[in-house]
Amino acid sequence: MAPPPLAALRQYASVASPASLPPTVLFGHTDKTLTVYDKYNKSLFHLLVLPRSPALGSEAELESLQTLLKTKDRARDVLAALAESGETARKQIQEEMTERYGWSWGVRMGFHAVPSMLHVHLHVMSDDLLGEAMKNKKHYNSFHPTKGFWLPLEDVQAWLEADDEYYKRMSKLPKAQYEPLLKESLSCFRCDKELKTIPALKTHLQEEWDAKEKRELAKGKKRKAQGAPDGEDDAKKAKAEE
DNA sequence: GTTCTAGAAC
DNA sequence: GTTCTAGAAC
Repeated sequence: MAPPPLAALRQYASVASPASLPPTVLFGHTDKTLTVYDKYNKSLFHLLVLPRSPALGSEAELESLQTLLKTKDRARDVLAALAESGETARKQIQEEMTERYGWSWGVRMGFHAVPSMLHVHLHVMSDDLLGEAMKNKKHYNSFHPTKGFWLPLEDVQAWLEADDEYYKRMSKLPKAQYEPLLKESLSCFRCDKELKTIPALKTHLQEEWDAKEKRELAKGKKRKAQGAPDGEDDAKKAKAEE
């Protein structure tokens, strides 16, 4: 087995002309950010938004969320750029959901407290956790929305502004505190049910999602029957029910 | 981050 | 006997 491609994201983030990247890698880019497909998707839709170097900082400054947070002003700027591109990606994902599935569901944005690849990357992913590459407890717990290993973008932004003390603590994000979370027992992020194995969890998540899809599609039909226009407000309504 | 696989768990 | 996890990767 080849060594892990720890620096793959850094290479993408430092490329001078993103358009030269293969379409299997590149989702989109701006002067400041580059959005790529996560090669091993843990949800049905899973993208990564990277701050470009040198536009938003040196490779060292952008190595991780931890190094980024050492400089408050830079962190604020980089997070804002990631948020903006993340929002663009979210909209595109939700359009694709409607095309492909006939309805759209939540898309969340956040970071891992302890990253395993070089270069800070914002995950933009649909909230189903039904991706092909979701294979073990570590994967699942790292993306569980409330366990603590997953850091929502808006939380990180709020902490940064809250007070200097919190910002100092954040720039450490100690492994010792976060890594044990990955070994905790498996529980459904929707209904809290405990599952003993990964296959059982996956079956359960699929059932929850199938049921949700059925409700959403039924709602869509009802709206249509009432003569209401579909599309625009579907995403908002779906989100409010999450 | 993944793949592979020994042996634990059932 | 089969499923599943979890640690090694020279």
